[in-house]
Amino acid sequence: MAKRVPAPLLRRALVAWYTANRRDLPWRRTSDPYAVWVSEVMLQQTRVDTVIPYYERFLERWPTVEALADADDDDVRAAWSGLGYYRRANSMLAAAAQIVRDHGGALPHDVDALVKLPGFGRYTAGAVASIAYGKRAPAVDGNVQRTLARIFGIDGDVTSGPGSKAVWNQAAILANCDEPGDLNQALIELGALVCTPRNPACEQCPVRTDCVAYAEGRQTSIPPPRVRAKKKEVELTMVLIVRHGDHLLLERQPDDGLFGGLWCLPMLEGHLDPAGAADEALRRHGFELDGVEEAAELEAILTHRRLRIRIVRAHGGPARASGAMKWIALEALEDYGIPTVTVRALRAALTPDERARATLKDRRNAGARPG
DNA sequence: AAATCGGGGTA
DNA sequence: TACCCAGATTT
Repeated sequence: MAKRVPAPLLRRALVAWYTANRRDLPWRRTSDPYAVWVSEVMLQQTRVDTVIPYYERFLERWPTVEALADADDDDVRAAWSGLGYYRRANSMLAAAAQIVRDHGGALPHDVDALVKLPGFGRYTAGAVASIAYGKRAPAVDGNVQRTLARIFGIDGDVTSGPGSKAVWNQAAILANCDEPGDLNQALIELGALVCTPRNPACEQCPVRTDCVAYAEGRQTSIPPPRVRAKKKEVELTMVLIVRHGDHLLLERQPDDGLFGGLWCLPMLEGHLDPAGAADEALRRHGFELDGVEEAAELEAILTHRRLRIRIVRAHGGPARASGAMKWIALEALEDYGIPTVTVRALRAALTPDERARATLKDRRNAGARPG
């Protein structure tokens, strides 16, 4: 067994390492609680390198809670476009309004008040409280979970139940110190740079002599890999209609659920042939299609689904777009929140001329084969 | 406790 | 291909 060192020594080693090795990230150049909040939400289940450009654009455009509370929802969703987990953007809008209304425009200092805000869970509340306000609150993300499980030799599942409780308890002990923000970020940074999931760089670790997993050679079995449900295969058909050569019919998704609040091509269940698409569009959306032809196919992989998508191009649609439907100019697409899969569908199915005019923001992945 | 919600990097 | 990423929310 590794010898259990007193918490103060462990803290000192962690913070010293962090001070010497911390990356220079945009949100570490400020102590503005609002900026910390934005970064923490964007970083939920999202890699640092992905977040950086989104974070910088977001803070430049909405530099304060008040600015965000006054923002147009579609503008914020457009700024979030491509980042994924769009509920985060909707929650931030709701939380900003709540902070202005109930807290005078300043984020609350206490974890108990923070967790009441939309989009704040235990982690985000603890991160903001400790980093922005110096509160002695733990903040356990995936990095901390893994790192503490290894240091303390916490066996079994640590994502829930007793394993999770044990991790949070140790995190709370460590964060009960004079520099909880640095301590929490030290654990996070150690997990991101050294105590990585597959091949941890134990020789670089400042606390390896205090680590149960290292002492017992169990770095790769603690924590155990998570078993994930198999992806559900879903077939769907997207309908592309361009009117007057430059206006596209899009449909806003309900706020809850997949792509909540974002604008997508009208979607139909199943891989429909031209006749089937015409029938289903009338049944589901109440408008008629003619001249339906297959335009492209593509595949999109989400966390729990594999989407097999057929894109058909047609004429028709509603005489007047109403409700969730809207005709949007190709040149105005950048003003709307559009999920990556819809952007990919448009890239694949628009004509080269239309594609040149469409203001589609860059995504990393754009692989699709013409149908 | 389990399912759902994006998208992409990495081995 | 499989896993994971500075998680939150609903069922």
